[in-house]
Amino acid sequence: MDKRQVGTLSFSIDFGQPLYEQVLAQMRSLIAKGAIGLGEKIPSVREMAHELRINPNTVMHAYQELERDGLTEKRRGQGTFVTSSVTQIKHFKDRLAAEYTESFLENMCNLGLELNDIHNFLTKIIQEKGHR
Amino acid sequence: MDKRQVGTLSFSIDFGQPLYEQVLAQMRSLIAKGAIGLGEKIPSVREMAHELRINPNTVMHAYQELERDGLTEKRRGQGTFVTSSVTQIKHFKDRLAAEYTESFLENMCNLGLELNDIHNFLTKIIQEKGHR
Amino acid sequence: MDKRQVGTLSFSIDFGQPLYEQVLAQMRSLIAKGAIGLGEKIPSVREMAHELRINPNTVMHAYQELERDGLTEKRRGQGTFVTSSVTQIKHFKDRLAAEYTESFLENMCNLGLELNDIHNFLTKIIQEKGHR
Amino acid sequence: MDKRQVGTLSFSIDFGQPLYEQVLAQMRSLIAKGAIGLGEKIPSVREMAHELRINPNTVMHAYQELERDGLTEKRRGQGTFVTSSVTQIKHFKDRLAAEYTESFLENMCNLGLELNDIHNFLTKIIQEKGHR
DNA sequence: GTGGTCTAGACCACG
DNA sequence: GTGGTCTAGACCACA
Repeated sequence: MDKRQVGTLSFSIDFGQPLYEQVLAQMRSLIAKGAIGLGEKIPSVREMAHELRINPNTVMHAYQELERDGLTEKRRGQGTFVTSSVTQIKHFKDRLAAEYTESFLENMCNLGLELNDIHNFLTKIIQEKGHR
Repeated sequence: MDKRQVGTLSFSIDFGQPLYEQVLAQMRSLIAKGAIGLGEKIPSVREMAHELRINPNTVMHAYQELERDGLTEKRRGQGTFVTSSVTQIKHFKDRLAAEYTESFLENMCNLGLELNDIHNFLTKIIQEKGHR
Repeated sequence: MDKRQVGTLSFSIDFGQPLYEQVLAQMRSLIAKGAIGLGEKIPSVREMAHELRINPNTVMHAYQELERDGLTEKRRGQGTFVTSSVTQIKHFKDRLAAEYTESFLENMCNLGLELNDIHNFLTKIIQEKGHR
Repeated sequence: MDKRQVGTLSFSIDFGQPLYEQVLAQMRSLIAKGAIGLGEKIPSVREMAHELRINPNTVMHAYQELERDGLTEKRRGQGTFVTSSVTQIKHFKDRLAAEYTESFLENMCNLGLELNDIHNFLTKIIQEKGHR
């Protein structure tokens, strides 16, 4: 695990799972949370690669997925920009939230838990976290 | 997606993700839910591989993980058996439930959701599912 | 997608594909449809670039292609003018129409469609459009 | 332009446009036309790369797009296979045919042609081709 | 054997 | 300067 800074953005990278997925996940998160605003430019492929000390192709791979997610757009010769459409971002978040929830419930059910158990369990965990 | 039968046990396999993980997940589930009872023998690597029409190495890989989970024990010359310790299984379930929940919450937070939002969201989904 | 005005001419620009091609395509269209008359002056590179808020090199690139198409002529010290030859424009339209049709048919055939299928398909689409 | 053979399949490659797009387009066509049957294995990345004398990464790029199109599926350790779903392939063909037609009509309209003119023009061309 | 990830470094089109 | 394509060659997980 390793922390690195790109402009005002902070990234952590961890060898042992695909680098491009880590970059992708963290960019998605930054955009979803609004840490990079609507229509804003994101770091160029080369800048990102240089700051994270990884290969430009690896960054590019992540950026192409971001675009497929509908979260970014390329502008020729200018760079890559977050979409200016709020609904695009909302759709993305809804889609991912549904996926995460679906697979969470499936995993828990496979352990033999009932929907009620799962709900109680999560409620308890969230309350504990809330008190921290 | 493809359904296959091994003795009284039913498996589904899907070529889009690691086979050994699928076998592992389904064995874990069968044990956690008691479909294979405490101390019961599980199918041999060869039998499993033959019935599922997959490579024995793949089954072996899954079985090794099961043993590492503390869910099974090998008995020389007799085969592999589910542990007879209830607490062993309980620990396993608790550990996995905690892991799943942890990573679910992390994913949802990365989408910019608050703990409250997540709780409400899950409550809603569970209610919908309950009505089906 | 973005709409911009140059004199009486209206342009739309979209950052997802080469800017110079968009300018070129729209100038071609304006000339082919007679929106800019025979022998008329077209906006200077500088004016165009300024109004469209794009780089003059980009406009220049498009204008060079226009001239290669035989649709415009440069007059020293006066600017660029649409050709006054009707046949010149007609040749251009015929050439382009043939090219478009050729590559359309090729693409459709590559999908495994027969000439008959293609004709029926296009007939249907055109009828639908006609009714709007 | 260069003709190369991969197993029973024939490919032509042409430097001057992206190699991976050429491989992609030709694989799409082979699948759409049924030259590679439902559920059949397509050449491995390495085999294709070797026969076409291009880099495996380039072939991989094309194959990933094929999978995104829903035309193929990977099976771990076994290779890449054409989908066995006829409807998947049909959807793909319909989608692409609509795209091609849409952009063809747009291009022709930009030349100042009416829908009627376009229809007549295409009818004429198709008849000529039919006589060959 | 299969596909997948990563690197280093080259060259191109676009603005 | 931007992103995009391509190569050569390494190493990994999976079956």
